[in-house]
Amino acid sequence: MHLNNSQNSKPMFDHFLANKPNPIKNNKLRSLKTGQPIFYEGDTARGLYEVVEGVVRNYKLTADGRRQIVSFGYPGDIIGINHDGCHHNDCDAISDVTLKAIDQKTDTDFAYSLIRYTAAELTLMHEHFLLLGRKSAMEKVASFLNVLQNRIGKRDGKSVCYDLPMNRTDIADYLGLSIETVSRCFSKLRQEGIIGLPQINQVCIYDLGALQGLTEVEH
Amino acid sequence: MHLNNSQNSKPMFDHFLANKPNPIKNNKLRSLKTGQPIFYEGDTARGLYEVVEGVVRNYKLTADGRRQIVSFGYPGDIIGINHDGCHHNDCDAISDVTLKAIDQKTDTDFAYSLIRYTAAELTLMHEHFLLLGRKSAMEKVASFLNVLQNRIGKRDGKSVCYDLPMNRTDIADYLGLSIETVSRCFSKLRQEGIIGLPQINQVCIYDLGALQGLTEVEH
DNA sequence: CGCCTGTTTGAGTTGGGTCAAAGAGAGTGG
DNA sequence: CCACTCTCTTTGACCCAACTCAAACAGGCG
Repeated sequence: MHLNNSQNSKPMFDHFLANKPNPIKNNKLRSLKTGQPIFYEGDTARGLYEVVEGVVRNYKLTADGRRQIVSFGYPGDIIGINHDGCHHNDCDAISDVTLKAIDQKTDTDFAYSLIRYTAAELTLMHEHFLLLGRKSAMEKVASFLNVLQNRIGKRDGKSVCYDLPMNRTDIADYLGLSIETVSRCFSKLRQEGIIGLPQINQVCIYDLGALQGLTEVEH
Repeated sequence: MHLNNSQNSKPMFDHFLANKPNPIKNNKLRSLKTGQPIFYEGDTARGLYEVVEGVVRNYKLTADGRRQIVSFGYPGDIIGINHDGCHHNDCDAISDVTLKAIDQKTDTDFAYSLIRYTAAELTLMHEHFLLLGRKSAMEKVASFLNVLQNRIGKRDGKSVCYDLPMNRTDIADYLGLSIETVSRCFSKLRQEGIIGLPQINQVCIYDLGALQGLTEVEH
């Protein structure tokens, strides 16, 4: 799901996404601290960014404050994609983040890799629809831990470990659950010896097979 | 959300999506009857199609048969978009359907309109995430009726009317609800005089303001 | 140490699911 | 034309997974 950035630069174009000048120089890095906003719904889009370091969250809010996180952006992910020059969701940093402005060159190869990237994003979203609409709380949490494991897990002896940059509220708002339910699922998985939580934001999967068995239980 | 198809044709390319030869001649029309499958998850992708007439459903299945419809494809929508040459969801016709094979030409303008199309699709999906993860049954149904009204509603005096090509099961699987809950919400809206159901698959919205007020109720 | 923020656990409630049965069309065929 | 069947929808009764509310716990920090 990483953008295959081709190297040759040509005259700028911006008419295919935002049609506003990009105030950030090409390939310029932008650093943000934990919690800083990156853009808001309704903002004029000022080009695309690649997450180089850290993690961001993209989310939608209702008028009364309910929140749905639509995706977490890890290094390699592109943020700011839009079709009409303005953003349709809020985005902020959930850890210290470095972004790289993406050169929107008139390069056909670039356009194709961007198509492939957004198409891959659509595929992931279809999977997440199934999770939100049709999975139980435990299936949601197990699926979440398994997807992260695939993406950022590091083998550590017999187990697979990784950091959770997001807190329980973020996880709940990503999975369409309450924080209490997320916490209860974590506790249950820990009690059954399937995972361990050596630190509050660190996961070790001891029994990957069992975890994957829980991502889609026969009804 | 319609693809702005540009006219000038150039040598074929297919490396940006499916990398298999397209067996359908360019712009050839393909007709399908209600219920016919268009493609399955795992199938080799054979290019893109535009829905010209009728409605299709794109959906994911779990091993035990739970289903989540990820989108309905109306005329103007593109189906078959993928990033790796194979399909990641099932697709079939829910009415008699005509498809048009899309010429995958090396046209930069085409690539950009495809980017804009998929970006718009992402935006719609973000909205649907909020619906699936954070809305009540009544909010889901009201939002669904309102979105359709925007897209295919026809003004009829004081009310807005349209046909529902999908049955209650399809609606339920799109909104992450049971058919009984969908039916109960329809009945409630009817009893309150907000909508009418002159035929089983025809909706008339009598009080659009009230309906829109229900799409996101204060908690 | 005390405070603050985030997490876990417990208790009670409820929205929406399941199961069951009735109703409503749309075919079909005698 | 009507009886019968089949499928889809509606309605009712009941139940449970996940929510809310509340309180305890844990770690980090000034």
